[in-house]
Amino acid sequence: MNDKTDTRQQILDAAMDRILHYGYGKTTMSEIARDCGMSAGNIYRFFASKLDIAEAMARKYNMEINSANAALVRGNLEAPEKMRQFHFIALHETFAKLDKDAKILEVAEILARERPTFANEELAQERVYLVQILKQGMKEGSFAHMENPNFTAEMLQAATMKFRYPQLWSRLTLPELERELKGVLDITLAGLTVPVKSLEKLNAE
Amino acid sequence: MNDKTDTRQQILDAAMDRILHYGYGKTTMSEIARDCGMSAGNIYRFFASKLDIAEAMARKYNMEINSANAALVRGNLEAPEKMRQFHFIALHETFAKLDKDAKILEVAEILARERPTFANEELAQERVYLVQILKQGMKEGSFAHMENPNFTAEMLQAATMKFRYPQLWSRLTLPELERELKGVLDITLAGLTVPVKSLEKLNAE
DNA sequence: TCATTGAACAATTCGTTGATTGTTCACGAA
DNA sequence: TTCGTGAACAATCAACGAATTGTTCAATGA
Repeated sequence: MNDKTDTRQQILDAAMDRILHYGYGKTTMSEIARDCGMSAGNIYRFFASKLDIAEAMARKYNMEINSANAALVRGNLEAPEKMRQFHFIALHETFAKLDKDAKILEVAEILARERPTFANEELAQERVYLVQILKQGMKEGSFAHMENPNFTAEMLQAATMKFRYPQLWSRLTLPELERELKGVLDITLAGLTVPVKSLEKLNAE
Repeated sequence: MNDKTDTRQQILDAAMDRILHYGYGKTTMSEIARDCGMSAGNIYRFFASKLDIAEAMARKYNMEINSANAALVRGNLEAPEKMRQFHFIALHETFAKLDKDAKILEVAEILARERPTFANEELAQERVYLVQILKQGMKEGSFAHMENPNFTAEMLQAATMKFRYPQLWSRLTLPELERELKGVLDITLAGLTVPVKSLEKLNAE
């Protein structure tokens, strides 16, 4: 059993080495196999397809961000500040990563196209942290009551879509993105301080 | 002079007919020219390139939306309601259009790729209307004071990016998009009722 | 002078062919 | 059984000449 996960890990490591160096398209299964001293066919006993290797690779990257997020959520900042840092960390992390190696961007692009559900998993994971921050904010009074924090988290993600894989759908520089993200957060965080009821009253008046 | 604009219009009409029927890629300059009873070379006295024809086509489409927006802004709804309708109209308009003819989506994709500044022009135009709505809201008291309504408009656009050319970067259905847009608007419109100062206080407390 | 053409040029696309690569699977070794 | 191989197959990619198409421009006629 441990043997099996070891081999799997070995394949993943070899694949990541190559992909980060030569890119996903220019890395072949037989090359990965050769690096591991096995045949290409044998890889398929550990990964169903080449795409699954890319997915595992992306998962590994996300785990780093997730543990950073977990630490942030655990910390003792106030909820609005946590929310800000959360989004800025995400922006900086992905921007730096994708800016440094164009290879990772290639993987991100392919995954977004071929595995649309994978991105949803990521978002769902991220929402776990967002919900915790929202709940903290409600408890400490910095956010108004909301019936469904998970829904609110989804909406926050929708509003900050533009900053998720920035170089995939905009050609803004990091400072430009930071300025916009700050602006969007200013408005949305302000919105979270307003109780829904009072908003409905406002619209109905 | 009128002669010149007439010919230009004739070319554009012929081009749109063909592009809507066969798509941008499958429409050739000489076909357009033949439809107008002229040579391909002559088109270049009216359009600098084939891309410029696509741009003119997109501009024509946008004019329709713009006049709808102008009418909305002119109307006598309250600002928050105008803001909601503004975004929903944009969503419905582009969704319906791009959903009906895949040909228009092709043009949108090409334009987004080859003419990134064109999209910015569109956004700037849209902001003119957003600013008017924001100012109305400030006057009638439904929005808090803001020093720079144009900046706020930019941020609103950033937060609603996801809903602009929906089928270009998400595969959500219209009901799903509507649900999300409503949620995002609920939060951002609530945010606009909060004065910036009180927000700063909130964060500093 | 001005509008228009059509031949010429350059860039892009297309279609075909051969090679590469992802994936499967019957078989063998430990 | 479990782990692995390597040949076989199908899908994809690369290459490259041919054809198409976007664009320019000297020549023509109004």
